[in-house]
Amino acid sequence: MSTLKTLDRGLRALDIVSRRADGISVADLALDLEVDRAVAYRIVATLEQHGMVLRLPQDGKLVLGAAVLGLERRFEPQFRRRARPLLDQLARQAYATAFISVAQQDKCAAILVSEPEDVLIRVGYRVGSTHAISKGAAGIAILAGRPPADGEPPEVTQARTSGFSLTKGALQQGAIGVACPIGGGTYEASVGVVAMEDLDVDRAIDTVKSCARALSALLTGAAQVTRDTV
Amino acid sequence: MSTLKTLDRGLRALDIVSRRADGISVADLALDLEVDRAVAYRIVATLEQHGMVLRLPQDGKLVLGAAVLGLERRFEPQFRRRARPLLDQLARQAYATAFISVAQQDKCAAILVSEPEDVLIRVGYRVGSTHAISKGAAGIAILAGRPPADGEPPEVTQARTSGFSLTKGALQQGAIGVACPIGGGTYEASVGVVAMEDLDVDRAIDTVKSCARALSALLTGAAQVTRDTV
DNA sequence: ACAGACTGTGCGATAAAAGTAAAGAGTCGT
DNA sequence: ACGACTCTTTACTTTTATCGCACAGTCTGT
Repeated sequence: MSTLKTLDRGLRALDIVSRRADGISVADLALDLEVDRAVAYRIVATLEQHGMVLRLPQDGKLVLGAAVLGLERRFEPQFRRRARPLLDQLARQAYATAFISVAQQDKCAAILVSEPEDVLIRVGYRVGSTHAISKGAAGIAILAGRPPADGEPPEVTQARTSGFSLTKGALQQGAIGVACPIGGGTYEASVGVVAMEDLDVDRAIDTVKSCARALSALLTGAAQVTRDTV
Repeated sequence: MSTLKTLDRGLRALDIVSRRADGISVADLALDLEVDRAVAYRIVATLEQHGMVLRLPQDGKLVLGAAVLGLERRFEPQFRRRARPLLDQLARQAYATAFISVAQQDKCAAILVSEPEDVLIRVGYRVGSTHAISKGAAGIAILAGRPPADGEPPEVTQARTSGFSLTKGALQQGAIGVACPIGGGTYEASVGVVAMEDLDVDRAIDTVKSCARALSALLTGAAQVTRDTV
C-alpha cells in the first residue's frame, strides 16, 4: 500500500507543530522534519491555507490553527453523542473512570472518557492519550476483538475467550483496568474502566460487558436494542 | 507563496471526510476531489497511516480517525485555559453568549464560546463555525485590528476608530453582535458577545472592551496585568 | 551601520506522483 | 454455482510537481 511522501510530511509537520504549545519557527520545523527550509515553507504555506496552522505575527512562530477545531467538532459526532450517556452510566455503576478507546496502528487511543462523580479518588484518563496496543486492558481488548492471530500474546487469547481483559498496574502503578471489545471487532474499539486497587472487579466486569453490548448495538445500527441491553 | 498540491489534496480529502457524518467511500471521495481513484487510495492510505481517517470495516467507508482528537487537545491549550474564565465572566456580565474568533483566510472562525447561565433565551454559537470575515461583528473587529487598508468597508474603519464593531442581524435575524479586536491585531482575533434584540448595548460594549484588554494582555505575555484590567 | 540569523522566492534537475491498465477480492443476483 | 459487477490494490510508464540550491529581503542586536 503506497503512500504519498508530500502528504506524509505535511501531516508530520502538523503533528510537530501541535506538540509545541509555545510555537515553533519554520526553521526549527525544517530541522525536526529533516527537510530543506524551502520545503518547510511550502508545507507551512499549504497548512496555513487550510487553517490547520497559523503564524503568530509577533514572532512568526507556528501554532495550530482553528481548522483543527472544525475537524474535532465533526469527529464521529453521532457516535460520541450516542455513546456518551452509556459511558456516563458505566462510570456511575462501576464507581470508576470509564473510557472508549480505538486502535490507531500499533497504538491505542482514548476517544471518550467519563469520570464518576460521587467517588473520592478517581483515576484520570485523558481523551486523546495513547499507549502501546499490547499494553493495558483497552488495547488487549481491541486485539481480542480481532480474529485470532498466531503469535499473539496469551492474554489476548484469554481475553477473547473470556470476553474481557483485565490488567493490574500495566500502565499505572496501582491501577486496575477492565475492558471489552466493542463493535464486534469491526470498529477496532473497546470500552472499559480504570480505577485504583479497591475496584470491585467482578461488578466491573459485568457492567463493562453490559455496556460493551449496548455500544456494539449502536455501532452496528441496531439502536433500538440499546434500551433492552442496558 | 507556493503551496504543495499533494498536501493540499490530502487536506481537502480530510475536510471532505469530516463533513460526511455517515462516512464516504473512496470512490466518492475521488469524485469529490476530482482525482483518479488510484490517487484517492494513496491519499487515504497516507491519512490512515497517521490516524487522521479510518475505514469502517463493515462497509469500507471513511470516517475521521482518532488523531484529530489528539490535535484538538493540543490546540493552544494554554490560551484556551487562560482565556476561558475571562470569557465566562464576560458572558455573565453581559448576559449574552460570549465568543472568541480568529481569522482564517477570508473566514472568521469561533474558537471558544461561553454561554451565560442565568438567562432564559440565549443565542447559540458553535465552536468551529465560520462565516465571511467581512460579515458580522467578530470578523469586522478582526479587520479593524489590522492596519488600515484602502478600499476596506466603512464599518471596519469606524470600528477601528471606536474600538468596537456592532452589527444587527448581520448573521442571524434578530441578533445583535458586539466585538473588539484582541491581541493588538497581531493575533488576528476578536472577542465579543451576541444576543437577541434586548441586549443592553452600552453595557455590552464596555464589558467586551474590558475583556478584550484582558485577553490582549494574555496574548502578549503580560499576564500579570490581567487582574488589574478585568 | 554592520553582522548574523531568519524569512521568503526563482529555477533547473530529478525524484515523486499521476494515470493508465490489469489483476485479485468481495458481493449480488440469477 | 456461476458470472457480472464494483471495489481495491499493484505494476509500470509518463508527466510534472517537488526538491534543494542559491540569492534577495527583513529584522535584531551590537
